[in-house]
Amino acid sequence: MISITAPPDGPPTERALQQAGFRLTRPRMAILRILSETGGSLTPDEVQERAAVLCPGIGLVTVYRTLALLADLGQIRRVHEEDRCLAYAPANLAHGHHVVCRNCRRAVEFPGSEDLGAVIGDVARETGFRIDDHLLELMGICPACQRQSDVEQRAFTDQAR
Amino acid sequence: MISITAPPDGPPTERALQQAGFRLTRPRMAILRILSETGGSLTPDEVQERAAVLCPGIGLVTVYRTLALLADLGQIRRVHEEDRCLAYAPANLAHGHHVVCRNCRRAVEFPGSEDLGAVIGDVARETGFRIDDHLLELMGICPACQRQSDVEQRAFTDQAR
DNA sequence: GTCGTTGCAAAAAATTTGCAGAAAC
DNA sequence: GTTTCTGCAAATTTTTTGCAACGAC
Repeated sequence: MISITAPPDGPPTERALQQAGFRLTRPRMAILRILSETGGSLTPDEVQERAAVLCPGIGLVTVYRTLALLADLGQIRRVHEEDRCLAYAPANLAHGHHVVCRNCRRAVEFPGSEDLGAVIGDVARETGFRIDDHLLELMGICPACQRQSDVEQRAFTDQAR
Repeated sequence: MISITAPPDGPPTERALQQAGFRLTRPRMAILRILSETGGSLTPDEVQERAAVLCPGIGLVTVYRTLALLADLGQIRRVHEEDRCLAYAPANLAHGHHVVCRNCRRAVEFPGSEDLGAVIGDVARETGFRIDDHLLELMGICPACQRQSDVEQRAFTDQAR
């Protein structure tokens, strides 16, 4: 746990690392690049695979360490899925959450809202907990995958005739 | 994934297993008992340790399998914490979530609310996702731990005098 | 008696640690 | 030149699988 810089409003950047006093290395730049460009959430394994294109020979260990660092700096966010545990998605919003497509894993951010604040306030009042953090993720099917499944559905129906 | 029975309204029960056509065995009864009685969230490891009192020699493998089964039946709920990945808490409410104490891991359930529905509706509208599931967990300090830390705080202050 | 379940041993995955060499600054 | 990082090898930890024996129904 480090959290020196404030979380970003904007995509994960190299500046954030430097401002926090960390060195800007080839592996880190590669990982940052991969995460900024992904539209989805990536596991450490997937990050390594993709980052290797930009930084050949990058080690899985470095990926783990860098992901932990970036997450602590608030540049990326840990994403928990029902079973697959722990992938990472870029954090563009300081107080954001992700909707994740259960088909293609595309992740779209949305901002924390007043309604959520209301939920938290209610729970705090009713349970007596002092609530200081929350984890919200929505899961579903993204527009692109919806269209695709419509197409498949139609093909299936046609075939059945 | 199984989901034969409807999720419960009430604590995890042996009936739920039988109604779904599963056998009621000693290990399963032990695990059910442990989870019904815990006020917190437990990892598979912790479940084994505690269940072993009621069912000596119970295997970790059985614990894993039973937890997965009970979660699919909706009797218990998977709890994701920021780093500690995958513990389980009893599910008394069909559509509930948990507030988890970051100090003692006590977990208290609260029902899904309209406000949350509003959040989901907004996101669906704005992103085009078809949202069919969500993960919400609140984290903080429970009343008991708050008091305890107040006491420690006071002791510390007294000492400083 | 049948068939679902269990526990074991072992395999497979996922994650962490120690350390010498490489490379930012 | 210093100090931080990196990659490797190896250790740990977590979870899954195959299978013979067991026990619920």
